[in-house]
Amino acid sequence: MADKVTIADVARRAKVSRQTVSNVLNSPELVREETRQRVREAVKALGYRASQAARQMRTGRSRLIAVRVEPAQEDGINGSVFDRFLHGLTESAALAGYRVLLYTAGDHDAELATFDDLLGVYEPDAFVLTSTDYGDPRTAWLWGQRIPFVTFGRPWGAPPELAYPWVDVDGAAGTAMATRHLLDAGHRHIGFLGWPAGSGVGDDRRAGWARTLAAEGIDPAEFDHTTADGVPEGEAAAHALLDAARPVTALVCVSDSLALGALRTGRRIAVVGFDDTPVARAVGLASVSQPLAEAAAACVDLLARQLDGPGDGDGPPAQVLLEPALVRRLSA
Amino acid sequence: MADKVTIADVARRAKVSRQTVSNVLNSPELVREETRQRVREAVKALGYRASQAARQMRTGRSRLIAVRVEPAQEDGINGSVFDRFLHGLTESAALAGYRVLLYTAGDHDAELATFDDLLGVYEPDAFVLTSTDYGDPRTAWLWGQRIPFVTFGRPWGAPPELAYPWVDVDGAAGTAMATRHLLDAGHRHIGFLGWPAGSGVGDDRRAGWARTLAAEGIDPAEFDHTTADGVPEGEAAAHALLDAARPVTALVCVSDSLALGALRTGRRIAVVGFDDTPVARAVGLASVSQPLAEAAAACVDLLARQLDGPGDGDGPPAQVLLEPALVRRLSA
DNA sequence: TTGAAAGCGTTACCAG
DNA sequence: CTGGTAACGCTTTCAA
Repeated sequence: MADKVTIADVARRAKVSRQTVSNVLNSPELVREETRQRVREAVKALGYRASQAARQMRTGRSRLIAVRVEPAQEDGINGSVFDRFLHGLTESAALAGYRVLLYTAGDHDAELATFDDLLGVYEPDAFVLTSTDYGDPRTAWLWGQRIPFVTFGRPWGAPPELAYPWVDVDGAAGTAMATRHLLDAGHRHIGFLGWPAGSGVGDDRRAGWARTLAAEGIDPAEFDHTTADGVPEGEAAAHALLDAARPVTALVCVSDSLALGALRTGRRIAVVGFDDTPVARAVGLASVSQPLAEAAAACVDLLARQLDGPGDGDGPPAQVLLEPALVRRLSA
Repeated sequence: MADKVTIADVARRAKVSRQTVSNVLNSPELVREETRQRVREAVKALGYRASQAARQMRTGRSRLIAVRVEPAQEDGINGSVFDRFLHGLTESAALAGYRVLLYTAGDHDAELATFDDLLGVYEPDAFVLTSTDYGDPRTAWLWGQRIPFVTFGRPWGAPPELAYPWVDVDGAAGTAMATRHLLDAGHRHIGFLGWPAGSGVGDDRRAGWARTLAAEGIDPAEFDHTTADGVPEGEAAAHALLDAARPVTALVCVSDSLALGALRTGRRIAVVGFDDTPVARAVGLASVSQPLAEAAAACVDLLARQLDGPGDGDGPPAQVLLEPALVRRLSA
């Protein structure tokens, strides 16, 4: 079907040359209005669409954005969180005239090899990196190759010369919001269930809680508890904080998993999780929600600015920090 | 960097013509062993990779498989379930020399338009459809256009002339397994929390439970309860079954959401969910788990058979029904 | 077994 | 403003 209608077919029907058709499509201002109309009609009548492959041969642009699908749950952006981000990315990319190409990779080194492979074969125009961590080799590699990319996640501990564009959600603002909410509800001994120091995301989220308590004249140190992620871990950690000399009456958690664990102690405490995962929704857990669709849109925007932008004018700062929201606030 | 090494560069280095290089890559048997070696070395030394765009112009194959990312949770394949499927698909596709291209679409009609668009521009070689439902217009459309595709999900109610390849997980086998397990644990009054009749997936899962009870001489009708998906819905439905004249002591559920609702009644009943979502894992809920990586691999396999396969020899049946597994069996 | 030539559909560069 | 020509990198006849 459709036997591949080419630009020549359109030209023939509109009674102009192929180049004029190309001009109408790419630089309409060069073509007389009347001709333009005629060509546009022919395009519509024939259902013509420029072949991306042919275009790529000429322009060198594939209009493909490569994204890695995580093997499973990871820290940072996990499970359905990634799902939602990916959906937003696909949608925003389409609006900007790009498509999302998926790849996988076991570890960072394998990912570098995949970069190379992808670049040689499909030649994606850019990459979106998620779950960046300290000393992430991927950013340096891409930067070195001058491949456009954005990260969803700040460049935790990256050397300042790598001033690449990134998008992130302000985790500290989220936990600060949660803590403020609990303070307003009358809580004073508000604990934090967090990951061990060293993860950018985890430390950031802890900081928001700590500074909000401190601003209230409460020393957070005593109410801070660190553990690996997971429901049982959260339950154990919550118990520790609940059975301390000065027990907590509320908990801010770095993840919904830990929050769920806290809930499972069965004790009467206020708990706020992070990420608003389906689990949280299912059990009615208050949680800090990341604006993932916006984050995805921002990623595409930053990329489009590099790819379609004029020359390399610096333009506005290429970093975007979004505000999260607190959902299902405690009704009590 | 890497200034795009072309086939001509390889030819020069190996002191052969471009065509010979192409032959070594595509039809090695046509080239003398010695020359082959020389070319292979040059390829490796230069890090040559054939440009997909150029190749596509000649062959008409994009080596792209298009998949739709769901807007959010839907029935059937939802949330992290889709995540895992997508990861498996990406991995299997890469092994078979394909990449996964993403797209979105609001409803079925919008999806047809997207098919057309994608086909005109990026020319994916095939589509993978998930969440097929009764009277799904997408399969008929693709079939009519002779575009290769597979569905993850059986062709519920599709006309028999659409004998397209599909992959699915045997939901009835899963619930049968769950029911059998509960019977073995001594339960007799085993209820089913399901979706309203009319969804292929839901009806299939109900059937497995019903036939297993019936085989035991128990009439399932009395223990069947239908409701929309969701945790509160599951809780209400479970209450109904628990407070009936002959109360159930165990429940098989069509989804983890409903199962979680049942759990939240706080009553002492055995519950089995479906899909082994993170929620289920988090609360230790027994659940029927779909082999998603295998399902994805089967999809790619069926596609590859159409795309790379010889002529159109029918080959073995192009339908794959996989067995699910019951995880976190009740310990008691 | 290897080499030469054609062509896939575009866009960019020139003259008219 | 419009038309011709070239070139992108590859695979596929066809001859040598």
